[in-house]
Amino acid sequence: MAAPRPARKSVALDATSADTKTRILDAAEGLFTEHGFEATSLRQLTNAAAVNLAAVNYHFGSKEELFQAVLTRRLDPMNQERIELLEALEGEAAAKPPSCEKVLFAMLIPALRLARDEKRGGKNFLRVLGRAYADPAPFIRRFLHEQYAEMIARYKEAFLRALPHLSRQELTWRLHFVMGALSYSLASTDALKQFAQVTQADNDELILQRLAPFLVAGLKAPALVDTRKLELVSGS
Amino acid sequence: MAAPRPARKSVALDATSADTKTRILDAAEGLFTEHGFEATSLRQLTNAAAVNLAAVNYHFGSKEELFQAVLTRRLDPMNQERIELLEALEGEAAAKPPSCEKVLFAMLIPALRLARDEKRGGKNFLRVLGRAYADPAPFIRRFLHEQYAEMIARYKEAFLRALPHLSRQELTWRLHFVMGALSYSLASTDALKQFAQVTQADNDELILQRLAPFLVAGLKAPALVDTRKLELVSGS
DNA sequence: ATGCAATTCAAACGAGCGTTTGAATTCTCA
DNA sequence: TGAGAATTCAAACGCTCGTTTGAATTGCAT
Repeated sequence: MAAPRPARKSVALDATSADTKTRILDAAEGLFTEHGFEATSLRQLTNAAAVNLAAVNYHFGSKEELFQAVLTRRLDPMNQERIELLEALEGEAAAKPPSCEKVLFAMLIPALRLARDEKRGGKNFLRVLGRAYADPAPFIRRFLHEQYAEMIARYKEAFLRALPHLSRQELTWRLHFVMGALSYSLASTDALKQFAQVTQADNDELILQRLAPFLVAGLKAPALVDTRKLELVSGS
Repeated sequence: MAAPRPARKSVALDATSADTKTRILDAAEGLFTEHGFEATSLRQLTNAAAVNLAAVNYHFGSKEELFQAVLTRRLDPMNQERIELLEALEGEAAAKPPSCEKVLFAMLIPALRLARDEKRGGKNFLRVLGRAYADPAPFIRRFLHEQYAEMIARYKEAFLRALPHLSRQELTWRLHFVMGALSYSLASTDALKQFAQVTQADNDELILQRLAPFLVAGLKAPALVDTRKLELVSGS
């Protein structure tokens, strides 16, 4: 009658079993990247981690909870860092609101740092995250919402002050586009090899350096476009 | 000894069995949208289409080939229309190359028309497409590459002429960002409800009208940004 | 009407899935 | 060192999956 998931350890730190838990998380990070959540079986996962099949359910409860743990491990510190950077930015120049560039960079830098840090999962995790953003599974959507809600809300306020020409709704859409371009770019570095030869050292740092001016210009752009303009093209 | 997939019909048109095939395609479009490829079973699919379980393998060969058929049905005409629009644009003003706006609109309009046309799958299909873009499955990546290669190549040349300040490589990345923002936006209209209240009639047409100025500004932006600028934020 | 191909159908196949079980083992601290 | 908790383990459970089979049915051209 082994407890499916022990309520809490008596005294020892969580690090006691961290070896098995960490090996599972690392293997999951890699396999979820390669094959996605649904297509990754617990058998291949526990094989890759060199742990017993039952270990996932013992340590995490279920496959879904394992997936959430994979995301939380990296996402919590990253979003924390994002919020701290933004607060530092706002405390810095109390009079004028920080510029659009600075706010955007504060969002991108923690992702950049994570991508650089191989010990913290590096690029693999960002690809898992990008995929998760496009996944229809309700438990994933719910989880990401909870994880991102505060960070997004804070940044939205900051962007609103930096971009006074945009309505709240217009900005909501633009942030949506930003997150889309970001997650997509991070998710599919390999997919780029479809379009062109990116064989050289086009690492994630370089991606963000290319992404930043693109997004800044998009955010600063004037609002809306007339539908009639769109029709013009087909009419001539 | 029924043939798994008949080589070719004797005389009759393909439309003979179009009822069953179409019902399967329609149901697949909806279910792949809702749950994704892996999480949609052929049993719930054939139930929804009110056809026999074996009909999918009979008419399409396999689940994977069904998925490709779902994409092809809409993607082929859409990309064809994109190419035709671009050619019309280039023939129009032979002297000067068409502007960045016009080229981008030529890309967006066929997607917009598809989204409007409920008889051709409408929004559902665009969401399937957006998801497919983020899917790691090799057969999906390969298939999308083949479907998009020609269209992308042609548009890249057109954008290169419209944006002479961008190197070929820089433009490759920007088109990547454009496709990312586009597919992500189309894929997750519901995901937006996380960020804010988009309860009103924010249909796909309006999405593209908001997306267009964002992308145009991003494409026109000057190239690259200095790394030192990025570090500045965290240093102060 | 007849014959043949195209299609539909109910049933089953083998494999793999996530999860559970209960005993064996290891670890921890009194 | 010994009791008790935490962890590991091999095995199995029940279920669903995509696919295949071969007979039944339908549609069409002769």
